[in-house]
Amino acid sequence: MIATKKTTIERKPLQKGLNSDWSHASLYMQVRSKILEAIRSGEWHAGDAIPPEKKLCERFGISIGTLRKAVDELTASGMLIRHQGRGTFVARHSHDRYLFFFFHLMGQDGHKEYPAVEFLKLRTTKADSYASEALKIKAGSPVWQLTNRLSLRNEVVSLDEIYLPQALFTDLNEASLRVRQTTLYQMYQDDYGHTVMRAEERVRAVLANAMQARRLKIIVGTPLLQIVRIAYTIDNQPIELRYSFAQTSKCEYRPDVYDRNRNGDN
Amino acid sequence: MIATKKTTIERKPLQKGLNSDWSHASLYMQVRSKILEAIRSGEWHAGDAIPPEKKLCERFGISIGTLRKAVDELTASGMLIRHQGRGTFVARHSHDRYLFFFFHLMGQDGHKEYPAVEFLKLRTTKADSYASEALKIKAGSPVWQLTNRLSLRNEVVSLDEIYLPQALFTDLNEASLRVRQTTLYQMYQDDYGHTVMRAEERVRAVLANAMQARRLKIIVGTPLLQIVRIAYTIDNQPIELRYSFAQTSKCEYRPDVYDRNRNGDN
DNA sequence: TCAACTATATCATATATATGAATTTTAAAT
DNA sequence: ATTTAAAATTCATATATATGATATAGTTGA
Repeated sequence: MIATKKTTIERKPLQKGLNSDWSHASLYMQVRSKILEAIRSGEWHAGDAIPPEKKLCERFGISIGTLRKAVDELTASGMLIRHQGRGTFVARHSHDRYLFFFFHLMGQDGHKEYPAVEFLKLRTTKADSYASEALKIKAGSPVWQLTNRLSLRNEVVSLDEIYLPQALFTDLNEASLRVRQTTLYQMYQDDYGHTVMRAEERVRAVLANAMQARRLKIIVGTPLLQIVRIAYTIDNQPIELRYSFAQTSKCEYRPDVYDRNRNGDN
Repeated sequence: MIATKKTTIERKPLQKGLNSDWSHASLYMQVRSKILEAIRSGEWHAGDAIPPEKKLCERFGISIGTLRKAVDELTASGMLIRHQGRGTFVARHSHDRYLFFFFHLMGQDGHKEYPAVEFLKLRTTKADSYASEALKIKAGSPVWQLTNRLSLRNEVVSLDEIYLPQALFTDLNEASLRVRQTTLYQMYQDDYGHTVMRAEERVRAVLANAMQARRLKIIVGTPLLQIVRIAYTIDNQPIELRYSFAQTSKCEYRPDVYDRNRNGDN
């Protein structure tokens, strides 16, 4: 005896964890927001496993398909990382992650590797008009100015000037910057609780000035790539303004982080 | 009388349109390949609507969920475009698409617009070693060299030198290049049947040489952005090598085509 | 003829369920 | 104590189905 057609059964319209005040966003979008909220609020920390799918479905009062669609997108955007059999984890900064998402300089051969970072200088200054606009702070607000020198395979390739609002990085100091083994973004995350999620970059060609020439060990007037980056946290708050001056006779800038136009196929 | 549990019903393991010779790829991946194949083979042309979901499910012998996952990915990668209520279409080149996917120069204010293109020159030459490697043709093969000048808001911003294998663009001629109203990629598609699907770019800073200075109306030694682009067809065949020399005192290069790290939310 | 309404086609969202794969945990055997 | 085997957990894939949203085509009525 086989069920022939299955009469329509009343579906439960629960959505326990979701506001019925939904501003016309679909269920899975609301779930996506809720997950982000839980991460932002600190309920789930970077590196942590979030509850299993089943639990999340109960919590939000939705089916697994809907949860999956939400998590799919958060995974695609790099916010979550899934491991079959283990669980789903909040993304965490690492050398690899930095390379993949934020570091776009590589050797002539196209090989990507984490650069050797040499601390040069840390000083206090006031945000100029561009910095204040970029970091969304008041002009003249105190900011750290951190200068690093980057090398790939023992060749100096870039000079980085990094501006950080002092309000968000209160106890920054030379000593820790000098000895640090992690990426700066790991430090932002671990020591200050600020997780960089995305960055905007704009690129120009400029001529090396005296200071740059000295630090990059090149002559004044050498053409340099100027990369201006603004990094944003998960809350979409700008947290870092960075100028990179890259010597592209020894490296190249490749923006195509991951091939969005590839399909694994063929 | 309500069905209590629904006894397990035999599921049909058809997969009519799919090889049982599946080399361990999941169903939806096989479907994705089949769709790409149909596009590549010319069964579905750029701009065409592909068959509705229902028909595709029948054709491939799969359920709608599986089809959807395949189409989702092809849509995300820009290969297909879905319109609720109308159908799913094979992507087609347009000014908008070009702007979105391939044109990364914009004005100081970050505003993106299609540039005014001025045809300068077309000549025949032989592929040098780099060009032959990039275009996967024999060194010395005949290639077209096309030179264009690009302007944004009446300011010259870039000089483009484009190399095309003559084997793939047999009857290219000045007349048509001069009067063309479409993007070059539309022309490749409509007149030659080559659809550009993705491109790799690498960026360097260089100094303007005499020829570049004259054509860009600047002085020799001005720093320029050199963007080397290799464009690939849907078959993953390199089809165009392009050098862009951009004057970034009047524009800027912004690689973040679309914000992969954004989630609509917040 | 043209506007308004209706029906249909098509994609979008959501639920329910089953099975498989990868990993970790637990239990048993040596 | 260590290794091995079994079980449980968790994500991955796939099917079936229902309903909603949007666009187009067709029909009707003035």
